[in-house]
Amino acid sequence: MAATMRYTTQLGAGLGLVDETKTLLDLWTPGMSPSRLHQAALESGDFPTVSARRLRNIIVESFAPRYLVSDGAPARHLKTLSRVLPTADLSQLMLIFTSRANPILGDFIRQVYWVRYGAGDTSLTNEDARAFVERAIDDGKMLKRWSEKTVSRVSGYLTGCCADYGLLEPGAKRSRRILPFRIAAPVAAYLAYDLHLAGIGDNTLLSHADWALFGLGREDVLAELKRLSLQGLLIVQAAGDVIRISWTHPTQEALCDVLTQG
DNA sequence: GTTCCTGATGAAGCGCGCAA
DNA sequence: TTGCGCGCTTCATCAGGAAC
Repeated sequence: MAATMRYTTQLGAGLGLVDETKTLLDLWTPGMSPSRLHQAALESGDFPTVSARRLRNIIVESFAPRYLVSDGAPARHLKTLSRVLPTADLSQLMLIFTSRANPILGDFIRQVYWVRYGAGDTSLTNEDARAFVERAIDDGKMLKRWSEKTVSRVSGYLTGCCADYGLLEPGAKRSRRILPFRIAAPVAAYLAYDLHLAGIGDNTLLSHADWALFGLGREDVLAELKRLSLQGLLIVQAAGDVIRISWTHPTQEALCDVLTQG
């Protein structure tokens, strides 16, 4: 699905924004629109160094497309989980939603980051990102051909965003070390239930593109789900190629409640 | 009128070379 | 080795045009 969506420069409105997102989740309440959240953020005084216009950009162009989709379900769940999960786990969840909102990021991670990781490379450069962006332009993924400057900037956004989410070394650099990156158990549980509750069948679920954000193929996902079954979060039965999963929680909210107690 | 998309610009930080 | 200065890169911010 995401692979057929157009690539945009929207990532530039805000990269990982991990801390800003946590603050906005504190301020947001279910049903709150982006404009009301903007007003609440302005009145809170939690963003003393950010102009009103910039705050609007962060909320309307970054926070809302990532977390206020599907009637605000991602924001509701993250708000609950942010009370207990460490920032590293939360940022993995943010990575999933940011990649869905910005398919260019998800595809970069799947097609470049994990390929290089698998090849044993130790670093990734903005030039690697640029090559990916230029290929995408040739493949017609953009509405129109981007200028040289935009290509450069978006290439930096891709590696910078990966750094914010813990896949690459942080800091302002053109070449970044590839960091060890492994899906956290609560994130795997959340993603499995998220895909299941979206109506995706058990077999199809194992091959979903979201798992590839964490470098997981079908067999890796199955192994991950078996680990979750040991924690009682679901029950996996595998017979040959046929997988059957018994889901022990009826809703994502119920799962989040369990994860916050865990 | 509002939202989306893209481009331009400036501040801050980093890295490198060079002189002392 | 250290300190300084310069140039480059990154990111945040803002603005304007296009589309709806």
